[in-house]
Amino acid sequence: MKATVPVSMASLKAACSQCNLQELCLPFGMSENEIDRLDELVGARRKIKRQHHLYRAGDLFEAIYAIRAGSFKTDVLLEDGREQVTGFQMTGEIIGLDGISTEFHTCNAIALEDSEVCVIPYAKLEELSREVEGLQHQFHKVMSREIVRDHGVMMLLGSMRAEERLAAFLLNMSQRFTARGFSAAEFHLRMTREEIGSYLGLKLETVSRAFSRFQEDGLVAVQQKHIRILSIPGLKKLLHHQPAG
Amino acid sequence: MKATVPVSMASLKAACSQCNLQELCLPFGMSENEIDRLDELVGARRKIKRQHHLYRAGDLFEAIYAIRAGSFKTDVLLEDGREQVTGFQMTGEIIGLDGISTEFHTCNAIALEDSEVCVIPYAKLEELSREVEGLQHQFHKVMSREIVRDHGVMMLLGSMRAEERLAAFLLNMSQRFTARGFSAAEFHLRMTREEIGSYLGLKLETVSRAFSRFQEDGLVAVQQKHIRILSIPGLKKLLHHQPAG
DNA sequence: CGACATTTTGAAGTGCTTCAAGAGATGTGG
DNA sequence: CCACATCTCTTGAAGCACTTCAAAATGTCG
Repeated sequence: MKATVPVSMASLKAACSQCNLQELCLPFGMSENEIDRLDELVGARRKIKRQHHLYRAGDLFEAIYAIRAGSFKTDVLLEDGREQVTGFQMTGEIIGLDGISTEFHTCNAIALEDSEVCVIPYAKLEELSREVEGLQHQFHKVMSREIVRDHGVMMLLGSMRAEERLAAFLLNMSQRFTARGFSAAEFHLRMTREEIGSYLGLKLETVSRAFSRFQEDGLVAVQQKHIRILSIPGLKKLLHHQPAG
Repeated sequence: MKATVPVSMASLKAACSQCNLQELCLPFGMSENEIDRLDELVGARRKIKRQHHLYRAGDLFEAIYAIRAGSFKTDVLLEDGREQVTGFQMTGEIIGLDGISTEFHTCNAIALEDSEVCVIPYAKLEELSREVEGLQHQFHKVMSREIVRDHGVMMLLGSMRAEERLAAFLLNMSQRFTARGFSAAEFHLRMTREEIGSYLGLKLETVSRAFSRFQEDGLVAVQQKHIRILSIPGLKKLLHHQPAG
């Protein structure tokens, strides 16, 4: 028998070079050599149980996180208790970028299911991205993509009607599941109607009614959180037609 | 007489080290030495006439811009013609970050008045920020701040009522004018009611009515685009009270 | 000054919310 | 494994905030 180093699951070192999420995550577009250097950067993995916080608004910002397994929501709370969900994050996506601006997190990140993240200490990331051009470039793209995504949400919240918003949401989920090798048509939503509603600027009843309407129209088959899209073109048509035009 | 190099206004070289907007712009928080190095980076200034585009969605991304004078709006257009204004930008603010993600701009930037920007070639920015730690750090903060700002807009669009949105908008403008050394209470809006409405997810008539309501309630004195805030606490109170609570 | 864009205000319409009740799913402890 | 409590989702009916349509007032610019 060979000597083995004791390993605890909780502190298992992450290794980008061995990770099957490379295509979706920070390493995307980097050379093999560059990805090897990422392994110096990424710290331990951390498990987060369903409904638990990865970080909270007000927490000191020290690291960003790559989602290794599971999914999260991020939200902002108003003093009077109103919640705005600002995003849903899936495997390979980077979470925590809001903290860079003030060195404190400005939103909450909550696991929608038992999940696991790779911890990327931010000071180390800045240091390494001064040396590794591909890392720098990729990190900037990740941040910019977040800005572009946010603009899309603003469009949705500011200019679309309820059913358009839900159609856009479903198409977006479908596309992200596809990118992860899952079915584009059939998937399981991890969030409640209320969370979808908060994200879309609607009440949960409105979300539920829109789902029912889509079902009546033969666009999707809905069974609670299980969604089967029957007509992707049908959903897309909803987006491109002005309702009162 | 000394020999002088001919200088055209249009291509006048920008110099961060001499600029009075340092406190608001990219150089904020950088050391004097670091700011001197920024002068290598920042290219020519560019003048943009009122209503003209700084860039358009689909344009190749080559540079980000620091607003030297004037102001801009950014917007996204839907295929059916609907417009969503995603932000209003003032002096010292950085515009164009959306382009990093795909190497093409994803929104339009339009001058609200005759304006001037400093052109910051992006390739050079990445290069220099690998050498100048303060620049790297500051640039990341600028991007993160944009993400945090966008989350605020989502909260506004998704969870607030018309008058709350307008109050939040006015307080935000007031705070930004203050940071620029102008009055917190009295300022001139450069955008139309329709543009404010698009930004806030409201129709222009609703914006106009909310202004009238604020005027009736003695919170602001409105004369077209000229705004005088009579009670900043009064506007703040509108934000923190749940309407149906 | 005259043409045009912008803003204000009123009145009617509508899409989403609120309130309410019941059905269905999920989890826990005995 | 079932019973019970809890959470989630659906659906109906009434209410209301914002939109739409319309017209007049005001401001802006060539």
